[in-house]
Amino acid sequence: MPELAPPLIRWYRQNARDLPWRRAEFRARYGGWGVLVSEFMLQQTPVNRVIPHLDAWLTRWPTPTALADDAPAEAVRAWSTLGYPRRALWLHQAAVEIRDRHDGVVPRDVGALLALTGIGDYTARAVAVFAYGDRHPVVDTNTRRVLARAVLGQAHPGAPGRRDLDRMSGILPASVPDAAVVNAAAMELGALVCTARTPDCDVCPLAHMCAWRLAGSPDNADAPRRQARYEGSDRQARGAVLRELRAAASVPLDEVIADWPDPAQRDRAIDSLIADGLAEADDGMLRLPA
DNA sequence: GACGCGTGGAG
DNA sequence: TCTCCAAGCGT
Repeated sequence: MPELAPPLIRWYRQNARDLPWRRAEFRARYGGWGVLVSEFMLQQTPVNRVIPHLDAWLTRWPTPTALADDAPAEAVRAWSTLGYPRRALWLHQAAVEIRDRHDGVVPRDVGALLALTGIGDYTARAVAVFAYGDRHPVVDTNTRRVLARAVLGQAHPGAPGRRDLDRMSGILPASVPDAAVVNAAAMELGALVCTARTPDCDVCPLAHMCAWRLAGSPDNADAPRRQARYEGSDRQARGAVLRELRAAASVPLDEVIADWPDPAQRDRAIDSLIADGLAEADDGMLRLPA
């Protein structure tokens, strides 16, 4: 199989989106912290919804210490409707850890990054590579799909695993800056061209060497795991509770989503939010964590 | 390893 | 309308 890196690099130089965290001014102003915050927000939330919140967040909390010195409740409020509010809590906790263990500087070492709350294989390497320019494999869902198709000849990637990191390492060029570009390019290609539903193979720089394409674009069995139904779910109830808590300093416990159709589910939602640290109850009131 | 976890835009 | 899905993580 021919090398994937050269066409990826050429394509990226021509087609990369002008996103805030890729601009020199952004790096100069916010450094690793800006990249870290953007990566937290981008975990499962589309780029277009992240951009305005990222700007507001970094203006308010331009350093990890600034966030760490503020209350978790403020982080959850500022998270607004980005979704998965546990990420706001984790980001705040990571800021505390950075302040207390790393002198307020986002670490560069992947092991140190992995030790921070809310940071896993993807985010740790994304920060090391995109903020600090080091050479590591960065593997997200886009990259996994590109590799599944181009290298393995499968329509959908299988379950995530260590093999993904090894596979990505296998296509990284020796040059450190080029390796960073290939990481970004694989993600960008997956986001813009080699998409989950309707890939645009006509404009794909890898089409001529794509194992999946060359095999006739077969559909493989292991399609990605389907999301549970949202309507009527506990998640929906949690979302409704949190929406109320964000809007007020505190809410009387018995008034929290009082007209929710399923009272047992309402109680379950409140209890689980407390268990997650996203809410606190005292004196008959419910509020975001102080 | 599979599951639970928000929200809103696109097709 | 409804289904799919979007730069994951912790358990």
